[in-house]
Amino acid sequence: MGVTLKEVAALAGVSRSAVSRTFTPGASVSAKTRAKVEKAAKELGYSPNALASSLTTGRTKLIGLISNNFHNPIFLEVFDQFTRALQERGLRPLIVNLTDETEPANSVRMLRQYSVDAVIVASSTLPPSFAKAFHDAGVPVVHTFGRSATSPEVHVVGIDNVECGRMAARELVARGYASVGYLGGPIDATSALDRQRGFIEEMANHPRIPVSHSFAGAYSFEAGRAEMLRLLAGDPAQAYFCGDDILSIGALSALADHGLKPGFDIGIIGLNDMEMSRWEYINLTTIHQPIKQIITASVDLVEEMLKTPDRYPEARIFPCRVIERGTLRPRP
Amino acid sequence: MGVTLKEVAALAGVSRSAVSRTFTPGASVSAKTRAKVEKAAKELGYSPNALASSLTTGRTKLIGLISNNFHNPIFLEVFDQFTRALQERGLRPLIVNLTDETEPANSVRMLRQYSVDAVIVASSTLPPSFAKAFHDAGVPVVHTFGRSATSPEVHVVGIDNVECGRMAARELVARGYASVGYLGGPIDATSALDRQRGFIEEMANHPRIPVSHSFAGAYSFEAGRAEMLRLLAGDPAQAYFCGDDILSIGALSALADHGLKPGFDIGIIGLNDMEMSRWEYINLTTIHQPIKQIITASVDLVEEMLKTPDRYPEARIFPCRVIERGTLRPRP
DNA sequence: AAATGCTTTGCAACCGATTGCACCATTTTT
DNA sequence: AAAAATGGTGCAATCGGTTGCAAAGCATTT
Repeated sequence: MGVTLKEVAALAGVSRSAVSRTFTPGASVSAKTRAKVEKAAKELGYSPNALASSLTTGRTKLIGLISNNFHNPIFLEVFDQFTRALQERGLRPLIVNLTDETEPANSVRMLRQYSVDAVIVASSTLPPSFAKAFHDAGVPVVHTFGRSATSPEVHVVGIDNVECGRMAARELVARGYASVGYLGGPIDATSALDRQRGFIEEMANHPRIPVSHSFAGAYSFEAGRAEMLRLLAGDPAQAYFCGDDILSIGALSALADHGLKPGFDIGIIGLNDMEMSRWEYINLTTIHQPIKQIITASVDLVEEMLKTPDRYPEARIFPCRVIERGTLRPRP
Repeated sequence: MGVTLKEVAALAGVSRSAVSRTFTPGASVSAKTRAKVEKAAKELGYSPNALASSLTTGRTKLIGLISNNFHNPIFLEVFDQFTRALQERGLRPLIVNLTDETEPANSVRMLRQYSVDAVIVASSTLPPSFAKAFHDAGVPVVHTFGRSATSPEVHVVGIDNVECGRMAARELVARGYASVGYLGGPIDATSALDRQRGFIEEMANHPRIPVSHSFAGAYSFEAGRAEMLRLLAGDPAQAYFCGDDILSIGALSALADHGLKPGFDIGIIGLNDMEMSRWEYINLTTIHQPIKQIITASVDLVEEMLKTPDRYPEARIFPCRVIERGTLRPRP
């Protein structure tokens, strides 16, 4: 079906090596043969088979992109950025959609079958051990949105979730709320736990303000809504830090059910600052996570690992900041 | 780095052929050698190199998945479904994010370099010629969300956009709106044009009702909002058929700016029925597009083309239906 | 004119698998 | 018991490239 190197060599009247070298940057070919080869190649519509060459070079330029968050709208932005950043650098994303399974073995085997050059684990809910499994199998790996503290063995890019928890707490305190709550993501997600920890730590400085905690079943609209409905059925706090914008939006929907006005009756602050949070309907006060920088840094790291496979692991942590919108009462 | 067939053969004390056959379903191996090979393979942690085998078999099980709609939330559902459906069948999605370019040449070349077995073009805005370019290059292709009528040369899966236009028109007429408008997607998108055509055709049966038309710059929130703001600055119709839920939501946001209540002051009907349209904030009356069925059918077609490459092209069209929510006034 | 060095080129082995063919060992048939 | 059919195995060629090595080409130096 495809045109092969051999056919080009025959038409150009040179050896196969010459053709190969013409398409290998930095190889030694004279201008004359290069011209002959290029002419023949164009004539036949030849383009080299990346997979065949990977056999000898050991490089496929395929990058495994693993995620399990296909229900959080933020991931549309994440995929957009990742696929662009990778293809700008001549790399190709091979997507793995982890639905329920958290056992890395299958993914590791599959991605090794396709000889991916590296793997990006893009998830704030998978445990560090998941990313580490790739490392142990000899596959370079970057854990994007991963936990920084406890993952010394793989590269991590993301934010300081503990600090975000503190930041949210400070913000709620500054607005004068007399009772606050944390509504986090799934209880087994490191991000949910770290954000909680920071929240608790900071609130410890204000012992007069009661603090409550709960966890939604997933980072999803429905889970956020369900959890907030449950809270409203009891004795809710005056303001909540929701561990993710999508949880916040679910929570806002629950408030609406009860005729409560966010910002007036109950305060909500989210985390992510996704596109939808800006929409007038929603107008969510939230902590901005610099997605673009995180993803660029992740792909940078991937590229560097391709050069230096046993690079010393490192964490790249980006600061977040509060985006003021309409779901918290103004500072006094 | 990886364990190879040769090493397994050596350890098991058999030929390389024997190992290969053990991992090839349907090949002839005795139970005894199979056992020896499997033992050795497990011991070494061997799994076959899919890319190397693709050299001789001509099959990579890689499927190119091309899209340019990374800003429409519906595509999160689309990607989720596609990646799952493909991996359930042992196929691997290789994503191409078409940002601005609509020239297929680059994508064709790139995907041929990776010897994808087939390509799925998932877009309602790319022209039929885009998908056809793959067909012409000898790459099996399915155009999901493509235009059925004018694409006899490639497989198309989707909905009847003209009929959806009619359906929307009938719905608005049935509610007794005295003036109606179409707010479509980009004017060069076949889906936007087809939906408009159906809308016009149906409204021709009701000459007393004035009909207006306009097109947003993209299938995006911002474009829908901007276009509706423009319309509101003039003399708006009583109800609009928006060519996509995300446009509808943008339009709803524009209504909110003007203090207009959807369903009361101005009617809106969308198309897609994406997850967000169900949210209480939004509660959008819309035409349901059966995404899941469309994607399953697309992947089915891909699989069938792998068996029969020069399969006669076919269109698989799924019916849509109106989902009643809160943005149209009730039927009298 | 011969010696030297550098660049260019082709040969041939190799990457990790698959597969047609021939051969061998069984088992079945006569 | 011999012949035929069957199933299993290994050899070696092949897929589409890359690359170390040695030979060839060419220009420069002495």
